[in-house]
Amino acid sequence: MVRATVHDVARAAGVSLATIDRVLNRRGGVRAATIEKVEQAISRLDYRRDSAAAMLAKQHEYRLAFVIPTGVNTFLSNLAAEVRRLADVSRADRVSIAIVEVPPFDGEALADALKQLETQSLTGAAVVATDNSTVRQAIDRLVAQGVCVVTLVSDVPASKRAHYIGIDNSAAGRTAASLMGRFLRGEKGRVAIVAGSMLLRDHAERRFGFEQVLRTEFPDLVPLPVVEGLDNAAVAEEALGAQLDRYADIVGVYSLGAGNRGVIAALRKRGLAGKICVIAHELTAHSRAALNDGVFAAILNQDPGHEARSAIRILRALADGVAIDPGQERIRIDIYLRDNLP
Amino acid sequence: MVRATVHDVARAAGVSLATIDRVLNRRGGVRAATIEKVEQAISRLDYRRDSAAAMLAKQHEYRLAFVIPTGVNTFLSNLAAEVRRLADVSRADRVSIAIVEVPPFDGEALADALKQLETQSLTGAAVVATDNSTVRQAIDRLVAQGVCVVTLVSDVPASKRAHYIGIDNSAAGRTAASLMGRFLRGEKGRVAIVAGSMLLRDHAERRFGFEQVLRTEFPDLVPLPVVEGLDNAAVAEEALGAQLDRYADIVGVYSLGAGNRGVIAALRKRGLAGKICVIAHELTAHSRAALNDGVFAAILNQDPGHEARSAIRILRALADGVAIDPGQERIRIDIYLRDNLP
DNA sequence: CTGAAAGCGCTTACAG
DNA sequence: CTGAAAGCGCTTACAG
Repeated sequence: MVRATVHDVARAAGVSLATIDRVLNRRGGVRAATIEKVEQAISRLDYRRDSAAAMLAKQHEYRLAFVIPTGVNTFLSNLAAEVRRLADVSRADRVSIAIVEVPPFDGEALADALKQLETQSLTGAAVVATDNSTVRQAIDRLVAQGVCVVTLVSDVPASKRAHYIGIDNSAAGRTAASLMGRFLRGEKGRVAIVAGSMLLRDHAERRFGFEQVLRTEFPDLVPLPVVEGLDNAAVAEEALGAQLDRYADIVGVYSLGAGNRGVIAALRKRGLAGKICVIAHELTAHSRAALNDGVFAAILNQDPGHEARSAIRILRALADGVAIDPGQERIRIDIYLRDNLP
Repeated sequence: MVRATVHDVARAAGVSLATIDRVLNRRGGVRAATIEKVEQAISRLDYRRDSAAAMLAKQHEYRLAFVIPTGVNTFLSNLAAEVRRLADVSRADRVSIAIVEVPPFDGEALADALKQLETQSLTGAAVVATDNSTVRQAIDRLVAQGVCVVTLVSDVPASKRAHYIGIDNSAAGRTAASLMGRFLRGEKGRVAIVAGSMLLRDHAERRFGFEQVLRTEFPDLVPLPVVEGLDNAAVAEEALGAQLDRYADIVGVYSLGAGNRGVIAALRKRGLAGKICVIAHELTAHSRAALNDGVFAAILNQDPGHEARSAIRILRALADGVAIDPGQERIRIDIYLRDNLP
């Protein structure tokens, strides 16, 4: 038995191709009785629209932009590299992707970049955003122009973005605390927290989740004030170093974003590498080496390849008005020990 | 600027469409000088083949079969359900999927089922296999008939299967041991190991990795002989129960496959739930509840949705002779704590 | 070794 | 409210 086509359905229903198409795509302007006839024929013939033929005939073009803060941040460089790679293969599917790089921690620059996008008749944009009102307004303006906008890695929930693609950062913070609490079973002491910037929502949420679980479940572990590395290894190293020098009872470090190189250096210089329980975020060349050397106890990761693919799929689905598969798009909080490293 | 088509390339190179197609698909029978001209034109025009048009014109049909042992095993039922769901949506892409259910732990029945497939002119088959010589030969015969075969969840590495889709099970076992060793820091005692069947390669590999790390890194934790549950909760419960009754110093349980219900029951009946560190495999309704209740300390998981999608993508890529994206197809060893549950 | 023409299964103006 | 016809960008026999 061979697949039924629109021609078969048209013949069976006694109508033309155009009418079949109107019913299939719910374009309206068809008598209820005719719709009924067509739907009968569809289910009788077990018809299913061929997606390749539909794609070809529709001549849709998807113009996408990815806005990514870049600098020395290895995770974001990896993400940009994945997007670049996918941009190349996606051309075969009529998807063109521009990567817009912006300076990190700079809401004004980001808002400017988004404003630039307004003139480019984009289908959609994926934005690794800082969360403040300037950025939120810039996102909402883009959406108002008819551009599908999704946030990537860090969310701006108050904006009109259609979707957020990234991990649940509070859950990630809670997971880090749970792991640290168990790994340090029976110990008492302070825990240092190194972030990139508290202006980043993802970092703020991780901290929130982490401290929440530490306070309620592991009261013997006392969090220190957060230290900000600002994507600068020297800054992170110095700030964590000052805490390490001041408090002799630091038993854990939560490196919740982009400060891994500084953390490693600060520990090594003081002979503390491997003696303090360190949980870090994002699997990069540096963090992987630290995990293998026993300097890090665990790494929480989000897969940049998955995030890039997911963003493209979701932006296309939004543009086409079709459903997405939530299971496929959920970005997992990967936990890596030395033993399950890819 | 609008996308170049084969017509543009043909005009630019001064040849016909057929020749462009021969070069694009490396069919041979084209003069070197002509190939050169065409390739020049392609790169000059920055041409990229439209995949929807190619799909439509080629009229490929992908006839796939998934062979899955079913019974009371929740994980495999979930996997079959995912495949069923994808079978429906894949019809739009000319992929038809049959699900063949076989009894569990039965190499003969599996080999018979594979033999049945030989007559069905399949494009490809994904098999959740037991590893023995009968099954291996049945796989090799299918491959010899020109069917693309991949193993799913559990590998048969000595066979001619083109690909294995699933987690690295030794690494999963090592990960379980690492977690347990750290969660039980400072404790001494025995560790029970509950498997489905040691005839399953995935279970054997998990045990291997687990004992390896326990012996070398956590010598205070002594593994007991493996108990086999055979996908039967009562059997698993009784066998583990016997060990719990006999040894008062059991501090951990590694439930490495399909015995979770029995494990939970055995612990609960003895008032040991939450007092022993249990690491289990596969996220199901039962294991999720146990994790939330504190009966399980962690769950290692492989995502059945990912495995099903990956199997379909890989079988299609094998049939078309195109490359796969290894990053997208790698099945991760998910680690779930209560805090990062989806 | 190369080309002209038909066809894949949809969608899209356009006409009525 | 409905239909006839052209076209999307490839691939495929077939002919030479």
